[in-house]
Amino acid sequence: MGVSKLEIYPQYVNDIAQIAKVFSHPARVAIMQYISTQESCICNDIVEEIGLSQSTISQHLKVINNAGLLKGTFEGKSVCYCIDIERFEMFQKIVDTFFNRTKQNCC
Amino acid sequence: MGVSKLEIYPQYVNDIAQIAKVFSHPARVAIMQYISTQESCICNDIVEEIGLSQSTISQHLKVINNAGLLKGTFEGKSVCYCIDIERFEMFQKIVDTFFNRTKQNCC
DNA sequence: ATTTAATATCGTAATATTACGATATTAAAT
DNA sequence: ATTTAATATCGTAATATTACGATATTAAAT
Repeated sequence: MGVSKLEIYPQYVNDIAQIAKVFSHPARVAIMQYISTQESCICNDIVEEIGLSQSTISQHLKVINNAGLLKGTFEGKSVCYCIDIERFEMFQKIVDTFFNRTKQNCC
Repeated sequence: MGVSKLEIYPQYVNDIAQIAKVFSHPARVAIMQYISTQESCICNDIVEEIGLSQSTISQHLKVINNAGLLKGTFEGKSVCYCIDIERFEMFQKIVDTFFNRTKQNCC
């Protein structure tokens, strides 16, 4: 069918899958990485840095943003994107807990 | 186009995306989780546990296996799957390093 | 008010993913 | 040798993702 059956999994399993999905495309990994190296970040810089079209970058930024990982402020004509560190750390903790729990139980 | 342009990213960026992809589907998260709770694991149990068809589970197991996360031994008619803990810990380390590096640099 | 630059959105084509039933394969049990 | 049970693979339909060009939107600069 092509649709994931989300309703058959416990919440925390879906949470982990959703977090992983954000980082499952190299463009999004690269964007996160790049934003983190900037004082503050302007989308146009990202386009040049990554090498995809402006509209594609904008789409990827939307996915990252929808996951709650960005804080954007408008500075003049351009948007300054920043990583929402608290949210990012929350993701790290959830992922790390999953790894540790799985490791621990394992045969 | 629909194809990710893998050649424009550094290796480690593609690595992280590929690791994340394994966990980007809840079925695969649930399978890893479930395998970890068993002494050793038989696919048929997984089918009953997760609630997808046998062929779908088999497909997801293949994805997990292709990532190098499983060690399988044949026990009679059934396959006993085990998590390759060393590989799993390697993934954990790579992911954790990404989180930490990104956090550290950030504005 | 008009222009300009940055970013978002729309429409669309190409490809990937998910799911399942049907069938193939495999090895033990009879 | 045949049956049985477990798992893998094939074929296919439905949907999601990726990418891009064209266009819309927005706010500052003129």
